[in-house]
Amino acid sequence: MIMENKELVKSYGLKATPTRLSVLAALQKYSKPVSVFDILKNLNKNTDQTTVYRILNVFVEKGMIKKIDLKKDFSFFEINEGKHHHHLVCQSCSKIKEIESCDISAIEKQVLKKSGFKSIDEHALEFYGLCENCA
Amino acid sequence: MIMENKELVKSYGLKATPTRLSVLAALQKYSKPVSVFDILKNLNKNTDQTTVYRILNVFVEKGMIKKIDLKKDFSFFEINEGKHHHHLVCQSCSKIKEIESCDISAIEKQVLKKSGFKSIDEHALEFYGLCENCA
DNA sequence: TTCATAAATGCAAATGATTTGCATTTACTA
DNA sequence: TAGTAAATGCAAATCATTTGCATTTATGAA
Repeated sequence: MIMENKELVKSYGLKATPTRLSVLAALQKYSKPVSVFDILKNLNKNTDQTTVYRILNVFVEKGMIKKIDLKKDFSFFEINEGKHHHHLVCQSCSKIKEIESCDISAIEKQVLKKSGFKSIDEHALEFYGLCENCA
Repeated sequence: MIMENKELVKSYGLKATPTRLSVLAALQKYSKPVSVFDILKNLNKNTDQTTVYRILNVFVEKGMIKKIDLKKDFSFFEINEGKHHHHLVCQSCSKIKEIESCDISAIEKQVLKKSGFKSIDEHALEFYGLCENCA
């Protein structure tokens, strides 16, 4: 695992530093959108959060991870598995559930047609509700 | 128009101050999601932006307007027409187009069923692409 | 119309997430 | 194993948004 991640990071043209490997491991461990704060909990106490921000930004640029907006005043990040998916967020406890079986490509095509836009390259679809534990 | 807005604001239990009426008029004029800066451009120079933030927040609380997240580092606001709709945003010039004919209630129902959540009360769906003018 | 009062405003300062500058350290390749 | 570009830590800057507080104002009752 450690070895594979090291090669993975280098394959993107990035130096495989210990902090980068730890950030990657944390993202893999959660396999859900996590905050910078969540990631910091998994790192050495002496790691500066500036460094984590920089690592996340470079990972996003390289396409290794995705930045997610969830109506909070901070960002979330998750491993880019390649599989497109959406999220369901509990408005009470903030629990995040991944939604895989949700295809809006037909809708997107229809929207593109009616809009007059040249292209639609991306979309964001998030659901907000109450989970099982939050009545 | 001025008179109607005055009554409208008062009907929400709010004082119909000149600044509130101007903010409302600006939101009506654009009839698209606008930023605090867009609104400020339409106000007297002596109006403080703190006041605008406070007005927008109270309008959102009362349900007169909606706050919209569009992957920018600031928020957008638009009049709440009652009609649910989505947005299509140009990634080059930031032009925003309203999408009315887009129903995902069937998808939402399906997501709710599979998720185990108690309820889904809200969703955010935004498309990002390139408009006619931005090749 | 006038008054009392709660609500609204302006200004300054605080907040909180995120970014930047810069000196120092480190991973990597030749 | 050394040289070098890239990465890190720390402090300070940004930028949108909020808060505290003293002052002003809209509104409804007398």
